[in-house]
Amino acid sequence: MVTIKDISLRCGVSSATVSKALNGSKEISEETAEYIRKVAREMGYLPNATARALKTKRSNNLGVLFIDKTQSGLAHEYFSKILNSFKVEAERSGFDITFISCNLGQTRMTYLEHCRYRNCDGVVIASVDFYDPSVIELVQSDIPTVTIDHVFDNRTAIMSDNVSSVRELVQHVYEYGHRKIAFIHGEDTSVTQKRLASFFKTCEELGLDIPEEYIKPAIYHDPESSRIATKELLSLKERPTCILYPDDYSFLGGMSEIEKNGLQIPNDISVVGYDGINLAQVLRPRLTTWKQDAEAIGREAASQLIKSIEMPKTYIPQQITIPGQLLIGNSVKKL
Amino acid sequence: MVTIKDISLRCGVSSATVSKALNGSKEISEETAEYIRKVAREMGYLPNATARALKTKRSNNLGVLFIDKTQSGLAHEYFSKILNSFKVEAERSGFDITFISCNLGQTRMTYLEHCRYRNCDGVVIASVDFYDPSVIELVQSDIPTVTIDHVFDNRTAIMSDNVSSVRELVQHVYEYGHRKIAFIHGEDTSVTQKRLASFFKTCEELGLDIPEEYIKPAIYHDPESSRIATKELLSLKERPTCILYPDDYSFLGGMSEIEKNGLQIPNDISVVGYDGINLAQVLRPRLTTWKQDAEAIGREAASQLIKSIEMPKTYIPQQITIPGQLLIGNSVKKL
DNA sequence: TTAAATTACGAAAACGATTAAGAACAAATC
DNA sequence: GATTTGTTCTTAATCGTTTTCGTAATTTAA
Repeated sequence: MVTIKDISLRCGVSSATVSKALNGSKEISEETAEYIRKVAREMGYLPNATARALKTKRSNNLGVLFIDKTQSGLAHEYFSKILNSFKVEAERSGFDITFISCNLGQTRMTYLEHCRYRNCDGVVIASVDFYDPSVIELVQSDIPTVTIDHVFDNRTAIMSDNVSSVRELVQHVYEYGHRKIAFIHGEDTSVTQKRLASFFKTCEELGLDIPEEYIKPAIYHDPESSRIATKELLSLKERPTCILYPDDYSFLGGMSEIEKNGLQIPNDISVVGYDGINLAQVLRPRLTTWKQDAEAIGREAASQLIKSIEMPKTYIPQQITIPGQLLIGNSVKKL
Repeated sequence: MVTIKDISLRCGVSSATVSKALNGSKEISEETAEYIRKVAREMGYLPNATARALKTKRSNNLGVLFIDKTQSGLAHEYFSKILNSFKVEAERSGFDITFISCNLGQTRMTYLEHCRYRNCDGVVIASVDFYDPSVIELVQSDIPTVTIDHVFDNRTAIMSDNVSSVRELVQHVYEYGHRKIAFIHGEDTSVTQKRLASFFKTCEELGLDIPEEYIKPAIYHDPESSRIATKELLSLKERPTCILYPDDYSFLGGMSEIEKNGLQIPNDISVVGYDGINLAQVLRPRLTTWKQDAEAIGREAASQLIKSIEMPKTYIPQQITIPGQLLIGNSVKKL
């Protein structure tokens, strides 16, 4: 392993000079700097991130706090895409990604402790229980954080537009003549609350009276629970003409149930998804759904987080909503 | 931030003593050790992984090299599960996970350079182009590696059983009376080669003569390409009675095409998947498929990697095949 | 010509841990 | 009583960087 000292010996300068030259300090004459860089290249020098981090207190490492609840947190196309674009953007700025969890070795630690132990410069938090005390402790610490799809007061958050999305979806099916609209929603989170509120508000504005049994709880990204909810909806005396699903993936559970009952989409029943995953655009009929801009969310999260790390004094926390897009397929029938 | 020195001052001992006490060295009397631990706890001491790594040359960090080709590498339930169980097992032994990529900041680096820069103790490699020179360089370096589903000579590899799986699947549909069996396979990788070879071998053993047009290329985890392949198969004069898909997820593309053509599964055509993802077990009819034990693969990969790190002298590289399991659904009709 | 400013570099001290070698003391051995 | 052994702790070096401060040489200003 070739170190700065090796280079300094070879070049006949001090290690301080080498360090400065390689870091582009203008204290060093262009001539010597060029020479040092050349020798460093020839010797195959690689900086030692560990030593650098120890000295500078900057690890150039970002923590990622994702909980894989259903053993599929990352299999979730939405979060997976967010993580990926977050990673790409972070790497563009020279940051690496480390997963944060709460048990390392035999010692259980809080998320905050884990971050400190690893000297994370910042953390992105997504898909977790935002009411977990350990999460709250982390968010309230002095470590820069950005959350996805949840706002902690006055801390940076990047959100998908869960209000507009549901409004537009409901308006869309309304325009197609639907009045009996059912809504299968995910488990109780701030995202779900927003979507539900938007659903009720929009229905009210449109003068729709939605019976209680049209609102069914399910679990995000769990097709089975949506299948069960669908079954219940289909067995109602006054069957809805359109069902909104928690997400595209869950819809597949519903789809299966619908087809099992010998019903056709959209002729016998209309459906609407959420997320705009790849798959949904391959199915025939194409699913009408809401495309969340996961790529932009991840990118923006990284960008904000890095800003807050690099200018801790002047950075102002922001709550940023990333717009999505209505994808009109053929899964909603015009009545 | 409280350091060992702070503790040593408070306890009136040297920092060496504190370090040894906290690391459970038996050089220190149980009495002092207990006292030091108590004070450390009270002061909220956390070891500094960076400093420790610098001194010991052990970062307790494992690199993960996953390429997100289709922007969905991690959305892939199989790989996502592997990564997750890998992570869980690694954390159990006190290792953290860092993603490895090839561009950090403005400087492009090879995977090996990235690993060295971050002082990774070892790397797991999966879902990449195993013929990429940068990957090969990494595997041939002195950094311990373990690959998933690909064997580099005499280096540790964990594999799903791609030979038995295809054999059992083919035998299964054969037993159900199918003779015209089509196979949609993924892009050309060593996994695909194994599966194809196993397919041909099994067919031969069963005395089946599979026409060339029954073998269709597609792309793993890309429903659209499987949809196209399905379309071609369905338009053949001599239509197959059963189609094997590259993976469950891709099958959904095929399913969509089949239904669009007014055909029913399994009455009009039988289908078989691969992977055993959650979703496939929710669909009706339930998909007959092969369940890969992703959880075991990830766990074993971590376990082997850590072993090779902790006993570099005595560790013997191993190629381990993890058995899977035939999941019989209702997607294959008895002829 | 002299003083002040600038440039280009070096010496040395960190950062927070680990660890080899040594010292002080008590106990055991001869 | 002298020597050895063992226990428990300390000293000091080290890991590979960065960075503050100092200094010599050169340039500029007065």
